Amino acid sequence: MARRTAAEKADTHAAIVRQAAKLFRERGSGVGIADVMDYAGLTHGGFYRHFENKDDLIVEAVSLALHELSERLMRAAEHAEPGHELEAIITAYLSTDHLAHPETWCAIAALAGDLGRLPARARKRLDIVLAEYMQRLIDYMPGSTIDEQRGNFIVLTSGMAGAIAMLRVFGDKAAREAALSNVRDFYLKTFSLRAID
Amino acid sequence: MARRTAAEKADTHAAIVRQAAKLFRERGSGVGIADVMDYAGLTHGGFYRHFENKDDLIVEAVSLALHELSERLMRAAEHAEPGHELEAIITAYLSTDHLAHPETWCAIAALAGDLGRLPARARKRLDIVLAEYMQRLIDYMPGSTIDEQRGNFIVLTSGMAGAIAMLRVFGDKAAREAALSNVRDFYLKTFSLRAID
DNA sequence: TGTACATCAGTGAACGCGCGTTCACTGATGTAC
DNA sequence: TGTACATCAGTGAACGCGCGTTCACTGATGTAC
Repeated sequence: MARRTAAEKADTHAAIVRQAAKLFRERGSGVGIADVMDYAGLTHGGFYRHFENKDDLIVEAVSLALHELSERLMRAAEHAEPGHELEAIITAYLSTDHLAHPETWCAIAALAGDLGRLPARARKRLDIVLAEYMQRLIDYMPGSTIDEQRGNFIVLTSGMAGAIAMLRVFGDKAAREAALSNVRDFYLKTFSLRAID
Repeated sequence: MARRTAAEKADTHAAIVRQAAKLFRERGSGVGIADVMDYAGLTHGGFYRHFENKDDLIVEAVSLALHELSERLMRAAEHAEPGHELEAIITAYLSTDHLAHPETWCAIAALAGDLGRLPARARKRLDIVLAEYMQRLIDYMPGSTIDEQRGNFIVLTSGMAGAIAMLRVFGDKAAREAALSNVRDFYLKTFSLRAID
């Protein structure tokens, strides 16, 4: 137990961010640093060899979560039949699995409230994270100009995240599922099914 | 300083809930009981004469916040020209003032993430609070059946709350305003402007 | 290629602080007669 | 209507606990020669 190689440090760093991304989405950004480090198989004292402070970790965790989410959504799109890519994205995002498993899905749905209360410095970094997330999905958005696609991305992303966040409040499982199906139909109808098919 | 009349107790209770509704929306439900009591002009020790626990206060605070929000939105609708009620509601909700002042606006936009992580007991009570909120606004929702109106209420409420929550993350004020205007146009076009006018 | 030394990843104790909740106490209010 | 007593709203100290952050220490790694 002493100094590690650069490669080992990078692995440790990645493990901390991975556990943070999971725990923050599951329980909110109030989860303690000691808890995150414990899940990563470390003691809390070493945290500051990797991050300036907790907000720094939150930003990195959200970045990882949105990278993995965009990969998951792009994979869904690529497996869809041509012309049905956005439909596949909406169906994947507005799923029962997403509702029930915040820890592996959208960080915006799970954490938007917390993120909006972060200091300006952290929010500035999140701007970039969100812009990168948009960049990876923008080609799947409807619209004849890039501005139109951007506009649709913002409406779709914020609207679907809000739906997941609000439906998670519902105590009754049947009501939650019925509402999810209703919301999914709306976004499919409004954004995806442009032509008859 | 001793026992208070029933009317005084009710006033105190209301003051605590009012300050909690403000502070939770402003800073998240992590705000401490001592802080809330302090803002209400009391010491923290008396808290448990009014509430079973903190979750109890959160539920009451959200209930008050959504009551006041529905009143504000209904007032906007009533001041609109006939046929433009929903337009007035959407325009009021998706406003710069709402973006900048979480403490006086929508508890769903500010706290949905936190509320979804509350224990089942509290979420069950929030179901009722949300149902009451919906009841007060349902008549303004488009749809030819009550189920259609309910569906539109859920899509509109969760979508607009998600937009406010996500745009609050944006560090750049100009980007935030541009996105807000874009989102507002979408909801107006999709839900409100049914006929040419 | 080998040696000498500076660097630093991770440990575990400690910092000051705030958290939700409990409790003995006070004295005015509410109630039973 | 007046009296005796039980109730309880609010106070302030205390409970155990966890928080983010700092720090002296360790010993293997990285680096300069």
